[in-house]
Amino acid sequence: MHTSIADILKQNQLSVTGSRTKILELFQQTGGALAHADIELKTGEQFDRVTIYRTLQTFVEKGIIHTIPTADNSVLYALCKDQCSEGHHHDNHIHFICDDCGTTYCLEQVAIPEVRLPNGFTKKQTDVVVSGLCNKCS
Amino acid sequence: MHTSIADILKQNQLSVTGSRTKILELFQQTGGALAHADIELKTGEQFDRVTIYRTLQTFVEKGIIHTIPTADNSVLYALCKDQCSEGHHHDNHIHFICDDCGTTYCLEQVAIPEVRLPNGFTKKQTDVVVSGLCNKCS
DNA sequence: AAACTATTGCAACTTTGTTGCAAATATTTT
DNA sequence: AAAATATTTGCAACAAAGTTGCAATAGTTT
Repeated sequence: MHTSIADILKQNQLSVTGSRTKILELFQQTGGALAHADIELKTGEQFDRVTIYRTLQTFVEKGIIHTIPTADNSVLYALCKDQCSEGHHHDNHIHFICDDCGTTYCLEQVAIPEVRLPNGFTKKQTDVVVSGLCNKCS
Repeated sequence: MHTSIADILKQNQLSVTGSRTKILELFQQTGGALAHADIELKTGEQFDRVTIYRTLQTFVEKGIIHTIPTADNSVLYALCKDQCSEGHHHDNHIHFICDDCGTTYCLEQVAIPEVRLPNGFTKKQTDVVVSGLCNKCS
């Protein structure tokens, strides 16, 4: 079964527009995570800054991409790969940022470890970000 | 053994100035994490914005405070509590952000879990941020 | 307390992100 | 496939966040 970019957009009740198609395409090609600035550059400043912001926002709301908290607090986005039938995402992977090349990976193979909180604390979401050297830079 | 704020600064080869003393004091009083804006407000705009930025930067470099990656990518700072003799910090705790009151806690009791990376990846640092309800809000 | 060093505040600027609104584009209906 | 409707885009203007150079000030050393 082949799901085109247009299909993904339609499945999420979004109009198929130039910017959305291009940006989604970019995420698929890149594999890794992208910052707003990356997208601006790689689309050749073809779209307005505001459009990119709004597109990313929409994609996050629809669960097509997710944000990654980073140590230096820059905002990164990456495709949500594990979507269940209703289109909800169930991210259960850790993120890895290479100190050398700066690439951010979603390590789908590595599950988020269980964390035991003190009494009175309720867990809703756990984010794990590991930094170091990736398999290309070590 | 009593370590005053001035002592901490001197131990880190920093001049004892009004802003540094006040900001460090604020961290000690607060316990939790602070954003740049919090500090600006709570010091009553007594110091220039730039001074606060530079003070925070200096404190991070010296290992007096550390940054906390957050899900919404706002920059938070908190005291490093575990300092070894040379003043290096060895943070091995997770961070917790309350979805209700917004407070960020350093849960010193909860160790960072071990994460096994795929071949070729080298781990240097692990950041864990859990969100949910804190003991006051649940 | 003089000489020296480090820090601060100001001004100006860059980068990042937001909002309202009219024009343009996509989708739906006929 | 053209008209009607709904959605999205780009522009402009703005707000917030962060940076840099430099002269004035405050802290440290001798």
